[in-house]
This record gives sequence, C-alpha cells and structure tokens, in this order.
Amino acid sequence: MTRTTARIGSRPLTESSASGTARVFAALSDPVRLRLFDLVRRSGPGGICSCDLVEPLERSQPTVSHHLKVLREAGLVDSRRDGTWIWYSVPDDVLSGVAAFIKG
Amino acid sequence: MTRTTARIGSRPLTESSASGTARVFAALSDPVRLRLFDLVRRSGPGGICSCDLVEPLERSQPTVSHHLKVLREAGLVDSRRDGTWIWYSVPDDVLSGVAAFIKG
DNA sequence: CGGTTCCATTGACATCCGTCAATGTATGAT
DNA sequence: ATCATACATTGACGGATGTCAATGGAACCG
Repeated sequence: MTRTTARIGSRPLTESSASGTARVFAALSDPVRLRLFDLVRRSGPGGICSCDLVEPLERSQPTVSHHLKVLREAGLVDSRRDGTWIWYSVPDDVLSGVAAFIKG
Repeated sequence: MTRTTARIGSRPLTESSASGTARVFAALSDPVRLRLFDLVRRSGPGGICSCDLVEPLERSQPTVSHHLKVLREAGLVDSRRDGTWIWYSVPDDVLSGVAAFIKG
C-alpha cells in the first residue's frame, strides 16, 4: 500500500528491455490500431475474419491490412487461413509483459 | 458475409476512448521515453531532478527536455519547480486506465 | 550589475507513419 | 479457363517524430 517504497529488487530498464516493451506500446499507439486489436481480442479464441473489420473501423481495406500487419509483426495477433478468409486472433497472455511493466 | 459472432455484453472501444488510451501508449512508445518514465517513477513521490536524467539516458539535454514535455502533455509526469531545479514525478494511478484496457 | 547553472525553445534535418488508389496474389465457384 | 471474392503489396502523399546545435529564459549568487 505504501507508495514511498521504491521497487526494491528491480532495476531500471535496460535499453533492450525498453525497446521490446516500447515496440508493443508502439503497436497500440494508434487509435485505429487499438480499436482493431480490441475487436480481434473480443472475438475470442475463434478469431475474427478480416472482412468484418473494415466496416467498423471506417478505413479502407489496404489500411486495415496494413494495421493488421503491424499488429502481427508485434506479436499481438495471430493469423490463420481458412480458404479465402483469414482469421485473426489474440494469443494468450500476449500482454503479460507490458502488464508487468505497468504494475511496476 | 458476416462470419463472426460477437460476445454478448461486450462493447468495442469508442473512437474517443481509443484516442485517449492510444495517446498514453504513444507517450510510452519510444525506448528513451520509456526509460525516462521508468526512472521518474522509480524516484518515488519526491521526484527526480532533470539534471539527473540526461546522463543515464545518453541523450542531449534538449532531447531529454523534449521527451519530458511529451510525457507531461500526456499526463504521465508532473513537474514542480524548486529554485533553479525542476523535479519530475509520476502521479498516483496514472496508468489505471491503460491497466484496465490491458486487463480486458 | 554580471556571471553561472538549469531547463525550455527554436530551427533544421532525416526518418517514420497513416492513409488511400491502383495493382497483385491466392482461393474458390461456375 | 473464366470470373468473383478476400486479402496483401506498391507507390505516393502530407504530416508527425527523434535528434542535436544554437539560442533563449529563469533563478540564484557575488
């Protein structure tokens, strides 16, 4: 409960650790991309089809595809092809790292 | 056309809510700025002087000042003048919003 | 007053980012 | 093979971002 005690036993962020965490934050730093991630996460383990993401975001299909690529390269979403469709989902515990940072 | 079943009782982020959360993530999306925030947070309620931030970050004084401004405008740090020095500190519960988002 | 220290601002630069129209690729249906 | 659909990639554009040297401004001290 005390806020005067300063994080005993943990050290300032190293450059590499900061880079990794910052990369995740950067992937979530755009409003459209944040809503995109939110929509995919809400879709649950089954995932959601790309075709159902363009309309609610009110962005062009290439723009949504671009943002999905950013999220994928950051490891925040997984993609799985099913015929013509591609389903996106959020892996388990993908935010545990940043959650630990936020907690302190 | 629609291939996704939405979960009952969950609402997607609104545009304004996403903008606010994304703004905080954007402030933490740079490695130098993340380490800067980390250093200030570790300093506890007393805060830390700007003059003690330039050296550990290995950036120029104007660059550190610029990043502090970004953090301040995002509400992630407070500043208090004491003579020639300016002390920076992290307000209580400043990350509760993003923590709630991450928790889902 | 002048001088010193701490910090902010300006200006410049290269790079990155969000966006869309146009185009390309892959899969499935007829 | 031909066509339609779903998604990715390219190319281009304006605007934002990270960085530093130079400068400015505020507070202290003599």
